[in-house]
Amino acid sequence: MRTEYLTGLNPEQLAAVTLPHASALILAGAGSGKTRVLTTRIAWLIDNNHISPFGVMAVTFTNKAAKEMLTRLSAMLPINVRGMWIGTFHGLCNRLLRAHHREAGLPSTFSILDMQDQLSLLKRVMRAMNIDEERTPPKQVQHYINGRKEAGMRAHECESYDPGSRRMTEIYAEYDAQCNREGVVDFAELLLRAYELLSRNALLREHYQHRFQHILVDEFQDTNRLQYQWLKLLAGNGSAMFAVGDDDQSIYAFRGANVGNMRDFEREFKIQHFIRLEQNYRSFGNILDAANALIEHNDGRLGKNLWTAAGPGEPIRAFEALTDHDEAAFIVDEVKQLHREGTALADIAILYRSNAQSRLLEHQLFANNVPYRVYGGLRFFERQEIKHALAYLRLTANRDDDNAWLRVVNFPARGIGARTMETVQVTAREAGLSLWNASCSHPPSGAAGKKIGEFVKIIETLSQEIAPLPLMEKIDVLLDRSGLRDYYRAEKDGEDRLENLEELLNAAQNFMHEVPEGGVEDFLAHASLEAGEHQAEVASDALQMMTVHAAKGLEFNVVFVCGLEEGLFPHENSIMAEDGVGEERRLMYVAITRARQRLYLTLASQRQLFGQTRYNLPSRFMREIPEALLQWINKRASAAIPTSTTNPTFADKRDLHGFKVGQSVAHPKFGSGVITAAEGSGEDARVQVNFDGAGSKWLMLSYARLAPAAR
DNA sequence: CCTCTCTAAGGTAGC
DNA sequence: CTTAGAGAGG
Repeated sequence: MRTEYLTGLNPEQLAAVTLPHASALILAGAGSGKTRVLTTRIAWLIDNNHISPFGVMAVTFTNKAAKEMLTRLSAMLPINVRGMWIGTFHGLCNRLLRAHHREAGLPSTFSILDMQDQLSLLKRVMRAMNIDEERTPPKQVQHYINGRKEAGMRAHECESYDPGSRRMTEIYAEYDAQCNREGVVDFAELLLRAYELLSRNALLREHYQHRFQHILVDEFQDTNRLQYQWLKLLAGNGSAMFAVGDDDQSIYAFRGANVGNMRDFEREFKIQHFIRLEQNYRSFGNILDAANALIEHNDGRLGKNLWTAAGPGEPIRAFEALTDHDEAAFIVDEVKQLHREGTALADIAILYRSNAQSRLLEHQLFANNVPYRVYGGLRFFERQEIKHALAYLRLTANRDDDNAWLRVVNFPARGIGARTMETVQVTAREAGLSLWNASCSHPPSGAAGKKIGEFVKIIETLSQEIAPLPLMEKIDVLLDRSGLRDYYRAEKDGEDRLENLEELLNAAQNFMHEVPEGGVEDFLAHASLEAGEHQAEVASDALQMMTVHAAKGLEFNVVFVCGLEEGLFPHENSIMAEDGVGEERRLMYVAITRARQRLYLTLASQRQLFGQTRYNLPSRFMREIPEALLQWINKRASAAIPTSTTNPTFADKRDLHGFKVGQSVAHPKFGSGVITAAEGSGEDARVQVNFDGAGSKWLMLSYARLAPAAR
């Protein structure tokens, strides 16, 4: 028996790892060794408790976390971890649905839509239904559909009392019908289908319930309703569920996460084993004290207090700048100083609440020759050229994938215009066929029909030609026969895109290596489920910049949290929302706990946002951190700040004919409204008025007969 | 069919 | 201030 992996665990960690066969809730604070506990628990179950590797299922949210678990596990145990059910919710559901596609009512070749694909399919459905996209924004419908699916509801189960929600439900039904015709599933559908499959099919359900004696869940606070129900179904009555999470780090309510699942779990599973991991191995005491004090301001917590054996460390540095510009200058100065003193840039992170804040910082860093890396932006499999290439592959695998058809039917251009596509779409709709089948059996007449015929020929020849080839060669040939390679070769800025296409071949080869038995569908699913790295590597030692959300799970020696102002952090949109500020506070908690040694909190009293100067108050979160932990270093400010050119009273001095922003007004035609913005002065003065009935309009004050109104 | 211009909107984001 | 997406014109 091997137990060396148990050494070094603290008593709570050890207790969690060696729990008996019963469901347990592990409240794992930031930096408390959560991943280690999870993987060691699995190792211990297999090695000391004689559980088969196939009797364990472990679920994570990100591929990164799943991969990390697999890597650590294979380092601990001499077993082949491939084939174990360790993966993301979506990855495991995909696996389940591939294995039982018939029972789930799906073609074996079903493809997976990402958010973009989902939206474009939805737009098509809405256009076919003649729905006004102004009145019913597709994005909103998409949100509605995903929300319903995550609540476990199909269209016919959705109640609707008014025409608006009835329309939503109708679109939902139509959208699902179209997905079924095309043999495609969106992300939420993967989960819902898998849930329905198990709940309707007793044999299958019992099989998996019996098989997975242990179910381990990472980031439990991030699970949504459907994920929780799915886990509950799989656990049945006999399995032990080991749920690891931190309610204080729940920052994804906006995408459906339900922290309440932790309490429900505790109650519904009659949890006897509730373990808190509060010892932190990451940060110094002052940082943890700040985090603890801040999060105390939230209600309804499960309760937890982080501590460290490492001592208090440095005080938290706080800096209030006059302008966002000065704030950025301060940060860059400090970064340069730290770098001179020997801190690697890669160990320093700048965290911000929203992406819009990165621009100014980048500008300043660039001007000062500080290499940096911004997380976020397009990911590999989301790139246009990659999507095009994969659309060809999709079409060879699943002819009914209309998204794929539409994406490549005229790319590269083959003289098939919007007109022709529309004709085919109408025929397809009327005959209930996919675009591919309509192209084959009911091609348009005349020249358009000939062009469509040529496209059909291209795909058919391509399919035949690549059928016997291994995955990588399939794609290689496809790039030539589709004309994609030639297209990007001819394109003036096509070099990067060509390189990415070659990178796609590498990705395919890696996939073949990792999943030797995998087919085209598996590779396509992989591409949908794992969109890849956010950005190509740049300089080796670069400052890290990202949103606080993106920083979750990461840690850095030095962390700057910037823009600590009311309206920005907490974000103004959150203030009205139910538990909105609570979630922002948790976000701040996550930000603080990223720092190992040194933490900077910065803010600016005035800031350019969307071209307008805004005057913000310091964030309430600054006040919620005990003053004794903060070291204000504003002296630098006076030296760093050039006299500001912005006069706070400037906006009020403009001649706006006596009107001002925020005022209620009345218009003879548009009715009543509120002035939301102004520009120009005197004769040129224009104001933007958000009318109660007529929406937002820009009006010239010298022409519009605008009158002040009482509210 | 492509390119240009205009407008609108701009929180956070994994699979 | 940006940028993405939609509509108009060459």
